[in-house]
Amino acid sequence: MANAAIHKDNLIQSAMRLFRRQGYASSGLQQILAESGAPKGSLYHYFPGGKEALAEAAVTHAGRMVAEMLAALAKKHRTPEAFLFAYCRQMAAWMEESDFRSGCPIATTLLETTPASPAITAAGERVIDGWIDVISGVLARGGGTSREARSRAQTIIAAVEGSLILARVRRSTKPILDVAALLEPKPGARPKAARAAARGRRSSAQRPEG
Amino acid sequence: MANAAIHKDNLIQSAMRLFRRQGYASSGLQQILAESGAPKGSLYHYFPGGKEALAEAAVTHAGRMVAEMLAALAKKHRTPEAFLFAYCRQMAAWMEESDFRSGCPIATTLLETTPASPAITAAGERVIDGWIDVISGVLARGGGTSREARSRAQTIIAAVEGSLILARVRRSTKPILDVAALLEPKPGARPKAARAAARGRRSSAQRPEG
DNA sequence: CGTGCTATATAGACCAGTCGTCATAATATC
DNA sequence: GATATTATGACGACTGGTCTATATAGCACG
Repeated sequence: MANAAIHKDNLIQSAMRLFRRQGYASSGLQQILAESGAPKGSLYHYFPGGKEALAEAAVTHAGRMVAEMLAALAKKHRTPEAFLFAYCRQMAAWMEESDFRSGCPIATTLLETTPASPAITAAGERVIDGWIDVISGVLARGGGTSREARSRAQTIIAAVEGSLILARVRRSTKPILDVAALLEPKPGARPKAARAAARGRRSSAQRPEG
Repeated sequence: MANAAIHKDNLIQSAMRLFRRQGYASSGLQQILAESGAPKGSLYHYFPGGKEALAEAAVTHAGRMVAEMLAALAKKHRTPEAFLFAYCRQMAAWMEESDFRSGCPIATTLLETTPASPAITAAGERVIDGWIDVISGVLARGGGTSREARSRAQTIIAAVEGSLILARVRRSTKPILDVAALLEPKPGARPKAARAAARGRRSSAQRPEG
C-alpha cells in the first residue's frame, strides 16, 4: 500500500480509537497525528472538512465494523435469543479487552456533536439504521411484523448502548450480559448460560479500534 | 442568598447544562463562566480541583435531580409497569423540551472521563446506584428477589440511557417510548397508551438543566 | 464608629494547546 | 525537462485551564 492510503487509513483508525476512549473534543489533532504517524498537513488534504470530516469518517468506519460483526453473528445464530446472547457476549468481551476503557465506538462522539454537527449526526444515523437492519432481520425469524422487528431491534441497540455506559462506570460486564438475560423474547430462559459467560469467555472477533 | 452561594450554584447549573448538551471537554471554562456570570478566579476558589471537581459536582447534582424525579414517580405510580411508562414519558418530554439537544445529564461526561478521572467516575457510580435503588424499589412491588430487582433496574436504566442517544441522533422520542413498550414485565400491554404519549403530552416536572 | 486582623473572593497574567491555512515541497506523468 | 497533481510543515490567531497577588468582606476590639 502506498503512503497515501496508509496515512488516511491510519488517521481514521487512530481517530476511532481515541474518540471511543475519551470522546471527540478531548482528542486533539496533535494526539491523533502522533498516534497515526500521518503528517499534519495531510490531515486537511485527506479530510478537507477538517476534524469534523475525520470524525464523520471514523463514525462511519466504526459503525460498519459493528454492522459486520452483527451480520456475522446473525449468520451463525439462527434464533433471536441466541443472536442476542452472542451480541451481548461479544460486546462484553470487547469491553474486557479494553480494560473497561472503551465502549461503543460511536456513542461518545455522537453525544458530543449531535445535533451541532449535521455531518456527524447524519453519519451516526446511517450507522444505526444499518445496525437496525441486521438485527431486525434476525428478529423477523421469530415472527411478527417488520415494523415490530425494527422497534425491537432499536430497543435492543438502546439497551446494549446504555449497558456499555454502565459497564464502563461500574467496571463490570454484568450490565451488558443482563441485557441478554432480560430482553430475550422468552422470559426466564438461560440464566445459567449468562452466568457462565460472565466468567471471562473471550471472542476472537475483530473489534473496532479501542 | 449571598453572591458566594449564587456563584457556586450558578457554576454547577451552567456546567450541568453545557456538559449535558455538548460534553465535558468541549465545554470550556470560559463558556461556563460566561453563562453562569461567576468571576473566573472564583471557580478555583469554590472548586479547588478545577474543572474536574466542577464536573464531579455537576454529575452529582444532575444525578440527584433525576433520582428525585424517579422517587416522585415511584410514589405516584404503584405498579412497575405504570412507573416504567411514566419514567419513559418523562424522559421523552425532557428530550422534546430540549429540542433533541440534550439527553442524559451525566452520560456524555461519564463516557469522556471514565476511567481517566476517578473522581468523576466515582460520582457517576454513586449516582447510578441511587437510581437503581429507587427503581428496584418499585420493581420489588411486583415480586421477585432483591437481586433480580436490582438487575432489572439496571437494565431499565441501560435501556433508557441508550434510548436517549438514539432519540437525539434520530430526532425522535420513539426510541424512548419503545423502551416502556418492550421492557414492561407484562408483554403486550398498553400499546395504545404509548401511541397517545408520542403525540406530545408534556410533563411539568422540573428537569435537570439542559 | 474606626481600626486592624483574618477569611473569603477575584481579576488578570501565564503558558500550553487548539484548529485551520497556505506557500512550498515532493511526487507523478508526459 | 516541464507541467500537473499530490502532500506537507511552519505559522498564526485563538482558546484552553491554572495560578496568585490583590481586592473585598466579615468580625472583634477599643
